[in-house]
Amino acid sequence: MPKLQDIAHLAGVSKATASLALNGSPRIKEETRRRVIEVANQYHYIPKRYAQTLASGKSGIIGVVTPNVESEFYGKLVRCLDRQIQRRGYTMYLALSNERLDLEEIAIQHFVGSDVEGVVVVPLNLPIHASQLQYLSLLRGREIPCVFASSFYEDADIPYCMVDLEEGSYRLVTHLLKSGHRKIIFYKGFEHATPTALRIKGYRRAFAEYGLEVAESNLIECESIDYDYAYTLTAQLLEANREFDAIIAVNDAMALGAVNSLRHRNYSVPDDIAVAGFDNVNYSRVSPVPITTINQDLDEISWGAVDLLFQQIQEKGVPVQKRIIEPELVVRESTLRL
Amino acid sequence: MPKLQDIAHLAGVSKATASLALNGSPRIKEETRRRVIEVANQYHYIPKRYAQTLASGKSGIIGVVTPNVESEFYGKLVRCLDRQIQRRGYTMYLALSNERLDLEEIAIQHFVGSDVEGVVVVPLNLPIHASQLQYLSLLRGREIPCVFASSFYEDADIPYCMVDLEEGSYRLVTHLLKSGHRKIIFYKGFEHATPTALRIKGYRRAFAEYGLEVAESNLIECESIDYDYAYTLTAQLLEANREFDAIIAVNDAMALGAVNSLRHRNYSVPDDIAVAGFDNVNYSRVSPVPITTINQDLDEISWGAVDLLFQQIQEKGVPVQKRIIEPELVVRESTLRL
DNA sequence: TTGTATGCGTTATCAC
DNA sequence: GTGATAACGCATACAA
Repeated sequence: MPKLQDIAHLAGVSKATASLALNGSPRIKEETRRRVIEVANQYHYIPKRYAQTLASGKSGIIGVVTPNVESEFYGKLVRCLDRQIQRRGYTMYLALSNERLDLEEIAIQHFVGSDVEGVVVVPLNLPIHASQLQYLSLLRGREIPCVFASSFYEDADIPYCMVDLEEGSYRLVTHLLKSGHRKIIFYKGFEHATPTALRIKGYRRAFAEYGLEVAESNLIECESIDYDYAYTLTAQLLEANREFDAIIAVNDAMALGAVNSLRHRNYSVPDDIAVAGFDNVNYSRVSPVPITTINQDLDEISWGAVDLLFQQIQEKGVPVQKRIIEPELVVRESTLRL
Repeated sequence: MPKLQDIAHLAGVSKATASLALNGSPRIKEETRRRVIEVANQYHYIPKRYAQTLASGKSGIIGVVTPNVESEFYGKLVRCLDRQIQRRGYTMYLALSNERLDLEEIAIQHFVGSDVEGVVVVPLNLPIHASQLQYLSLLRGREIPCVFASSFYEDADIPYCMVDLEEGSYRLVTHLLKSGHRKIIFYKGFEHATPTALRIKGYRRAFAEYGLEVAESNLIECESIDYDYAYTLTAQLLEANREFDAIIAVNDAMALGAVNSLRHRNYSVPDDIAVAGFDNVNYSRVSPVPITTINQDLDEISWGAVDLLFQQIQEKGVPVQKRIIEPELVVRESTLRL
C-alpha cells in the first residue's frame, strides 16, 4: 500500500532521495539514509518489483524449466539451482514442462514476457533435436542467455553443464566386467535421447576395451522407464529363460524394480544376478540390497550451469562452453560378488 | 524488443486500439483485430507482464511456498497446485522454504513485492504457532488472500484444505486392532506439529474405542523422520527386546526403513510384525513387502486449497473455511496376517 | 548531498 | 470503432 512517494514524504525528502537511500547509494548522507529506512520499515514498505523492473530494465529473475519436480533427481536439482541463483542475488522463476516439449516452449514464452535475465532449461528426457526448439531464436532475438543443466539437446549451440554419462556408464560396465560379468542387460530409454545415447556409448566402449562383442539383444529399449516397467520386464526375462548375469538400468527406480522382481522369484542379488542403476537417488539406498549406481553431483551441475549463465549475463558474446562433471561410481552390495 | 507502440504503428492503428485488439475486446472491428494480431505474431511480440501489471493492477500470479520439492509428497503437491492455478488462468510463483520458518517469511515478502494476488502456504512440519508468523499481518494489511494446503498452523485464522489425518490414523490403527495387533508402536515426529498431533489423536481414539489403554512408551518421538532414523530405531528396539507386534510410521519412508530393518534381522513382515505408513508415496509401493498406508489425495487437496483461495480473491470478506478431505486406507501386504 | 523531471510499456478513461 | 492521453510506481540523468 505505501509507495515510495509516501515514504519520501514522511521522511521529509524527495522520491529520488528516498529511492537512493533505500538502495544504499553512497551519495546520500548517512543521517538521511537512516531516517528513510526507519520510516520505510515502520510502514512496512515493500517496493514493487514490477515498477522497479520497468524503470530499471533489470528484473533480477532467472527462469528455470524442468520436466518435473516430484522425482528426487529433478527435485534436488531444482533446489540446488535455486540456491545458486539466490547466491547471485537473483530470484528463480520455476516452470514445469511436465515432460512435454510444447509446455517447455510455453514456459519460455512466459519467461520472456516476465523479462527474465536468463533461462536454465533442464532438458526433457526425449529424443529432441535443436531444430524443434522454437524458443532458441526467440531468446537469441532478445539476447536472453540460456543454458542447459543435467543434459542437452543435440546441435542447439547452447552452453550446458552435466555429468559425463558416457564415462559413468563406462565405469559401471567396467566394474561389472572386472568382476566377471559378461551377459549384462541394459534397460535403456529412448535410444535417441541424449542421456540414453551417452550411456549406451559408454557401455560399448567398455565392452570394446575388453575385446568383447556387444549382444545387441541385451540392450533393451523400454517405453517407460519406471519401477513397474522394470519389475515386469525382469519377470518376463526370467520366465523366458533369458541368460544374463547382470542388469543395468537407466535409473535407480528401475534398478530397484529389477532387484525386487529377482528376489521375489528367489534369485539372489548379487550372487545370481548383479544389478546397478544411475543417479544415486534414495531408491538405490533403501533397496533391500543396496544398489550400485552412478552419482551425479547436483550441486556441481547447478553451480556450473548457473556460472555459465551468468558469464553470458555479465558480458554478451562469450563463446559457447560446456562443463562436464565427473561421474562417481558408488559401489554397493548389489554388484559385490562374494 | 518490439513494443505495443511498434505493433500499433506497423498495423496502422493507435496503441489503444492495438491493446484492445490483442486483448480481444469486442468493440474492435474484426478486420482490424486480425491485422493487429497478424503483425504481432509476425514480429513475435510478447507483452511485458511488468508493464501490464503496473498498468492494470493485476499480476495474475499466485505465490506458493513449500518446505521442499524433492520429496515425492511435496513435489506432487506442487505439481497439482500448479495445475489448479493454471486452470484459473493464473501463474504460479514458487518459493522453497527449505524447512525453515525464516525462509518462509522471506518468500512471502518476495511475493508481496511481486504483487501476487494470493498465497498458498504449504506449512512446515514443525511445531509452529500463528503468533510466530509475521507475514499474516503483512498479508492482511494488503488484503492479499492466503490459504494453507496439506496442513495448517494453529490459531492462524486462515482457511486451509487437508486430509483428515486424525481419521486416517484412526482407520489405520483400527485396521491393525481388528486383525489382533495390540502392541502398536508409533514412530511420530514433533509432538506439537499439527500433522503429528492429529495422528496421535486418531491413535488414541481407536484404542479408546476398543477399550484399550495406550502404552505411552509406544509413542516414540523421532528427532528425524526419515528412512535411516527408522531403520536404526527399529534395530534398537529389537535388540532391546521390546515387545511389539506392529509399527506405524509417520510417513512411508520411515515405514520402509522399519520393513528393511526387520527383514534384515529375519523378522517376517507381516507375520511377525506388521508395518504401516502414511502418504502412499512410492516408497510404500516399491517396498519388498508392499506397505499399508494412508493415501492423501493431492489433487483434491490442491483443488480445495486453490478454490478457497479464489473465493477470497473474487470477493473480499468471505468467512474463513476449512476443507477436509477424506483419508483412504490402502491395505497392502505389510499388515495382512495370514 | 538532494530535488526535478522524464521514461519504462502497458491499460484504461476519455473524447471523437 | 478508434485515437489521444493520463496513470501505474519506481529508477535515474541531470540540475541545483
